[in-house]
Amino acid sequence: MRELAPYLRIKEDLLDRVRSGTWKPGDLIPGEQRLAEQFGCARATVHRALRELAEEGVLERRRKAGTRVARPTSRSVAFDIPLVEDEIRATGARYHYELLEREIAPLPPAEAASLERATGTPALHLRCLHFADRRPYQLEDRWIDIDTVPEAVDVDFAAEGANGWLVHNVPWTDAEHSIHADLAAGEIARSLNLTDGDPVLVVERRTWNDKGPVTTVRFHHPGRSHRLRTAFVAR
Amino acid sequence: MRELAPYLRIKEDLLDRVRSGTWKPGDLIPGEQRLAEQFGCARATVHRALRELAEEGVLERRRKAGTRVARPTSRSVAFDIPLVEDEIRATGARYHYELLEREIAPLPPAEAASLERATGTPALHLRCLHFADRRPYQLEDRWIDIDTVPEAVDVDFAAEGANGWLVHNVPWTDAEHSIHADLAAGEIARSLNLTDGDPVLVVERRTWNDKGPVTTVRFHHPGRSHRLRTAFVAR
DNA sequence: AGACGTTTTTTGTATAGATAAAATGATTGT
DNA sequence: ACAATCATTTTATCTATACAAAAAACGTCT
Repeated sequence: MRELAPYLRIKEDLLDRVRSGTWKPGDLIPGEQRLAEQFGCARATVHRALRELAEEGVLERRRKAGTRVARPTSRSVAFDIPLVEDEIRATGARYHYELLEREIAPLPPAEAASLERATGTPALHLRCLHFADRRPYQLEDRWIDIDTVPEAVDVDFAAEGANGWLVHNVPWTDAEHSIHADLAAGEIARSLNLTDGDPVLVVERRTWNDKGPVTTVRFHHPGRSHRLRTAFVAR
Repeated sequence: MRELAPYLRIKEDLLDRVRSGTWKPGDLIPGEQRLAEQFGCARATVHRALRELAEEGVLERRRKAGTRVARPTSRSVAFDIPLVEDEIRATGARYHYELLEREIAPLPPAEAASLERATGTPALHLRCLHFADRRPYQLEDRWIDIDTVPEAVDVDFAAEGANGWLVHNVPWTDAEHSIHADLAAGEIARSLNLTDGDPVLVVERRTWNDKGPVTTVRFHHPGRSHRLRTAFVAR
């Protein structure tokens, strides 16, 4: 495309009319046929522009009822939660990883619930520490379901981190995240080089496969220094 | 569609081949022409399925080089950050809002930087407290740019919250979010009914318009009780 | 070997025409 | 007044064909 594909120019044009308030939320806008005539293009071209704007939440379309400007409502916000090593290297810092513990152990109640297994079911338990330029960056406490991922038992996670290994070898189809703030205490504080009572940002994640639950992890970050940032905004 | 549109069935079919490992990350998959013959449909139909899968991050496409299965990497995770009132009412709790302070004041350095204005530029400053069933749920500290949003000066935010008013009256086109953990102290602690040293989850947001910076906000949540959860996973 | 066009393949988009599905609004029957 | 039925409008998708753009592959010349 020398400049911009027609359907993209049309998208921009329509979006401008919404943004500028020419078309207000709730307004009915002309049909595809009519717009195609106005833009001097095929209906399919207008259709694509309208369809994408609807997917992006700018418009609402219903057969027979036509296309309306969507009423603005809350939008979802997407955060990138990349591999720690990539995240750290992206800042220019040197990445370094340490495996603190690796055991097959019975699932504690909370983790069992998270993986939807009975408490006490054996699972692979890993505790790792990720460093940026020798300073502790993230503490990882992970349980891997050895029923869904039996291969994991044969991997010693001394070299590659569990996260990287899982991402590359056991792609998940579904995930659930939860974020909250807590206070550092005991071993978590010591590992992260914090004192008891310092704030920590806790990210919890559990993932599934078509085969079953894959893993449940808790990431701890030093609270004040670490920030999760948005990549972009959707919906 | 009585059952499922052909392009959707094709999408499913292709996705299954990726998920099942028939096609592995990095593999070159057949071209559009070939797939169209195999599926017995037009190239455009296959094209749409492939295009959408590429948008979703499952495939990678390049002209002349063909289509490959994407190497799994981190995906972005989308959090819904809805209006507090909706969020609270969704849990079944009674929502209640209190305006603590409303003033036109000179921008402090941090907020000025965030809005890309000079320190000391007058702006509308609001401090509000949101309650769920009479318990403090969120403390909101907001600065609104009165150059971009002059109408805001005439609104007393006694009834409707600033967030709701802005969402409904000043749609933004771009936003940036940041999340971190901190410790409650002083007035923040008192407002949220916490003691100094309790953990708080801090969400910062700044939004823009085509006209300029709209607002910068800091939301404080009681740390241990509040959780941000994923709505869905994308890319 | 290496630099530089040229060819060719593959995806990307546009078009016109056709048919399907959904939902509204009107009509009909009770 | 109400329910069921039907026609009509509007979006949704598919097809076949054409051309454009990107990038790899090839070949030529130095």
